[in-house]
Amino acid sequence: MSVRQSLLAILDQGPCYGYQLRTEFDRRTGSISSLNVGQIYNTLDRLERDGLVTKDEVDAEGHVYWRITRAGSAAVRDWLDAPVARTEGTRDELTLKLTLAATLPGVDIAAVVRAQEVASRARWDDLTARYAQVDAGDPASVIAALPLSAALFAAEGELRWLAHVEQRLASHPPRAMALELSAEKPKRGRPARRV
Amino acid sequence: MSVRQSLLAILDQGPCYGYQLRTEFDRRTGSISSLNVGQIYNTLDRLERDGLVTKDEVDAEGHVYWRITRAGSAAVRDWLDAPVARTEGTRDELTLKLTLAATLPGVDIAAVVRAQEVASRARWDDLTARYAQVDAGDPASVIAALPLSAALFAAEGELRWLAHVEQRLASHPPRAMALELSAEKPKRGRPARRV
DNA sequence: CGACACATGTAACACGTTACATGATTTG
DNA sequence: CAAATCATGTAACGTGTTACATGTGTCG
Repeated sequence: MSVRQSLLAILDQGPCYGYQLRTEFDRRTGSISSLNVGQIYNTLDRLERDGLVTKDEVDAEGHVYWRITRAGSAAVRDWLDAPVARTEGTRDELTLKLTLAATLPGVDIAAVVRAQEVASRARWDDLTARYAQVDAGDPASVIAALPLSAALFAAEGELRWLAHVEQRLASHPPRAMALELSAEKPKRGRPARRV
Repeated sequence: MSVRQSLLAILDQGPCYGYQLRTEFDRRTGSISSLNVGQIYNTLDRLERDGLVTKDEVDAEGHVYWRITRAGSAAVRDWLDAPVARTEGTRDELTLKLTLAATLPGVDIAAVVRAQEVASRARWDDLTARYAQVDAGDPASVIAALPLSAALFAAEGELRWLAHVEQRLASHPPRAMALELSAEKPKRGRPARRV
């Protein structure tokens, strides 16, 4: 959803042609997350399908311009006005992995956590070093480094969480869950109400 | 990728039928992130396509069992052995939104950040309250609450990041970027090399 | 009987991503 | 000329997600 919204927000500044959108996107978000060109045209088609943009004229140089619609502008306003909601069932891979792994017989969950800590720590180190080189006095640099700092703070949170998990699991070692055999359960149909 | 891997990891414990996989998944990861049943059969087909599971026999009650293959077990081992890699171009929605918004003329980026802080703070409060009610002495509860604590630590990181961003942007206010007019750029073809 | 849980499956869709085809234009 | 960039687009695929159809068996 974010690429889509980003392109739309750029188009809200004025009509653009596809390749230009890519340039603008990269320029604004830093080349870190460079978009594949094909995705632009893809996304534009989908935005058009949803009535948020329209295909405009082709200029003398053959550029195919796209223009945002009223509905599109409204969508941008909504996007900017409303905070990003972190949904409950966010299905973060690491969270799911550790939660599940903690229930699996034959898995040394503590080892999994420690291995993750090593990797996350290495990443944190790398991000920290790179972020330290950002010129905090240059507004453009500060903006360009936002994704970097976001990754850094996220890594920090991840490390804190891992330490917390390690501690909790250590003080109260989890018992792995075996598969529930279907023999233990009622065959089919509505089960007896638990008392 | 995480749902897929999770189901595979459960199947590594022994053959299961579709509905059972859902039960096991919910039981192990907490009903927070309850899976839609349809997705199970979907994912199983895809796993079979990739040679990681095979359709097994149907038992007397009509349950269609699935069995993991050698390749599947190997994939599970790899998954558990390797830490989760946070890729660089992670395209987090909030990160992308703020980065982009900071470059858009007509957008009060400070207001956007503040609104997000309010929302994130509210979420943090909620998560904190709920996590406080978890019985840290019960191993099963601790595991079941892992997604909750993960969300909590992530929210904490988000708040820290937002505070950091607010401060940086305040001390060095960003200059919004206008669209680059194509008139200012070379027409088509390879551009002149920048000196 | 009706509601509900158990159980399997299909079909469509969302967004993101990549590979590929095609061609114009300019620089070296 | 060759290579690189500018530029548009198509086609396919990946996972996640949901809606729907269909049926069985049990409990109240």
